[in-house]
Amino acid sequence: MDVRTICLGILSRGDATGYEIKKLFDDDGYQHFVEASFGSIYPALSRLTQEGLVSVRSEIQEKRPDRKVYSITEAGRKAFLGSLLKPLPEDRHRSPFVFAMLFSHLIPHPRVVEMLDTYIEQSETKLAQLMEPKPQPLPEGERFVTGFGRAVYIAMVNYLRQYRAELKGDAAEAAE
Amino acid sequence: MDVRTICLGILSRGDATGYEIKKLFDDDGYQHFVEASFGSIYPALSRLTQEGLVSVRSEIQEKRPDRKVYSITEAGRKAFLGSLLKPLPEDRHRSPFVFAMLFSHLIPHPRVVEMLDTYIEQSETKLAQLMEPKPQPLPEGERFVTGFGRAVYIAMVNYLRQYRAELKGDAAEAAE
DNA sequence: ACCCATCTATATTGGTCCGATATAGATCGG
DNA sequence: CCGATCTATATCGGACCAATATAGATGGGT
Repeated sequence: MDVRTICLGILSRGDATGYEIKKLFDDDGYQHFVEASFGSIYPALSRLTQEGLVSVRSEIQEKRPDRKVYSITEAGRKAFLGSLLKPLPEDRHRSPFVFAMLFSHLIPHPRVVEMLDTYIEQSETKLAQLMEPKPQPLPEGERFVTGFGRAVYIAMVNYLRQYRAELKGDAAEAAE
Repeated sequence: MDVRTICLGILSRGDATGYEIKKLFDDDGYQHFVEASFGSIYPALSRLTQEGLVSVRSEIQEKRPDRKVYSITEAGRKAFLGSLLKPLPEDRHRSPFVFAMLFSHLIPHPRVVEMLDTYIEQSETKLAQLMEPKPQPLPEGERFVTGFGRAVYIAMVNYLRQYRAELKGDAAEAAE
């Protein structure tokens, strides 16, 4: 799912600036499955504008650079729908933490514990965000995605906490 | 975690060609958390060689292009260890499926069902691979990662199957 | 016995995307 | 009142991927 399609999707829910598009995914709990950087969003919006899939209006502000508000066009909606009907690219999950843990036998024990604790904390933060009550009624799509995220992060946190607890046991035994 | 570090990590377990490095992650059940393409692996290996972090020997084969077998050097091991001690980059999980489901209200119902079924099947395949018995004894790192993968995919499949079942109910009711 | 598909193996290229950085006024808590 | 953070847009180098090219080996099917 390229950044162009992501932008079209968000704009299909309402007008937004490039900044707002980024923020939506950073703050709204979907960032665990979709993200994009400014360095890809701004060029994508320019190209979409050239192609007529979105339109821009510059809200001129005094003493501020113009706010460029993007709207999706009819052609844009069709293009977005089209890409939802095509076979979807596969998920891609890259986890430096998991990769590093493959080599835990090479890493000093305190550092392994630190890595685990850091990752557990990050995961718990994300889970807490996903558990926040959402404004009702929630659109069906968001209900599904929130539930999915919760299920995945709960499983992750459970496994990590259990592993961490066993590690603690090991350390205590070693210290005796 | 950049491709250079990934290559160093794999080579720390034993010599390999670029092709074998790619295959290790495609086949061995870790591809759900780490992957890299040929287009990044081969350049990475060249650069690592230039920098003296790995060495190459060309096994000359009759009637075949040379097999370039890479070995990690002492400097390479140190560099790898160093990158495991630095703060790890955050996970990145991009799921076109999850993104598409956010817009399920725009998508014809049969297509939503198809998307779900495809994703469920893919997830079950990956889970089945993770459930395969591994050769014992398993290094601690791999034991952790396999367990982690299993926990995550089991949670995913459970949630997806339940959601799919509810959907089936909806369809039946609608058909009445 | 033969053919086709798949596998092993290396490599390149175009294009996408990210991370860092630059700029600059607004807003807000201490 | 000052520094930190926020809003907002933009660019650039570099990392990375998908597709493609090449070419001999291997193995299953008929």
